[in-house]
Amino acid sequence: MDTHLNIFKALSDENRLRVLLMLRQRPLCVCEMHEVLDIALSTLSAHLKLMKNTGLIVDEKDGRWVIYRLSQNRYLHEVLMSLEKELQLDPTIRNDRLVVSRITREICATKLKESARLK
Amino acid sequence: MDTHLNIFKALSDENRLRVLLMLRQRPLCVCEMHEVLDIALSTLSAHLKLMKNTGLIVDEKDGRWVIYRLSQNRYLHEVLMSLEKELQLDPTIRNDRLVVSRITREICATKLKESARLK
DNA sequence: TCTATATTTCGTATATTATAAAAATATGTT
DNA sequence: AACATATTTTTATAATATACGAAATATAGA
Repeated sequence: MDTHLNIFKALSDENRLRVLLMLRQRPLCVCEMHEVLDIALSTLSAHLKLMKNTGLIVDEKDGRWVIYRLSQNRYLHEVLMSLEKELQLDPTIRNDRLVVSRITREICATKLKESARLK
Repeated sequence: MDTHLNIFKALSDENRLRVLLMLRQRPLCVCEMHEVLDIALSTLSAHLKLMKNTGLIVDEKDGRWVIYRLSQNRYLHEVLMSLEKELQLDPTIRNDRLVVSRITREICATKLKESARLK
């Protein structure tokens, strides 16, 4: 039962839910997800750590980037699929999809660099 | 999106998840649910209040008893149905089902009375 | 009205989780 | 090696969740 509880716990936070739905589109690096969500990098990292620890997502290094993807969990995929159908008209989710389809790691990295320079 | 977040929040606590699956069997009064779950009545009442406030369950008075049932929410029912299939082998859930099929309000009321007498 | 009983509310203790700023780590580049 | 950059960890603080017992409330029946 714990696995299922963890899936629901992950889905009961808006930012984590958005991350999981984004990852259904394609694997993403941290800076891409940061570009979409309006939270601090450290906060995002904590969310990712939580979901990684409970086995919902996996990560893989690619140079300086860390790429996250959904782990292969039948029930998780089932829930996300029906949830995506449910939320297909939700403005936030729709916009997330659009942004994800447009951004690249390189663009996000550049933006991060610029915002760091402003400090 | 909030409705969906609330459903997942409710399902991310073991006791609430058990309550929701029990209510799929039939409407139950508080003392019946208390007989199944191993938590204090006041704790159970708080869980019920939370789920009532977020519109997942509804209550109705019948004399001294308060009867709770699932509210009519298509997505909630959809999730619970697939979840029940997932957890059909889970020992806790199986036992809950068995207990619910055997108890009655009257029996639970008697037990409550007895345990109160012991204090 | 008095009593018994089913449930809720209140007060409180404890534990978990969330957030972000700052520091640390790891990797790529020059 | 020295520097830049992508991410994580640490640290500190605030917020939320869960639990229980005791007291309060509401209803039924004598």
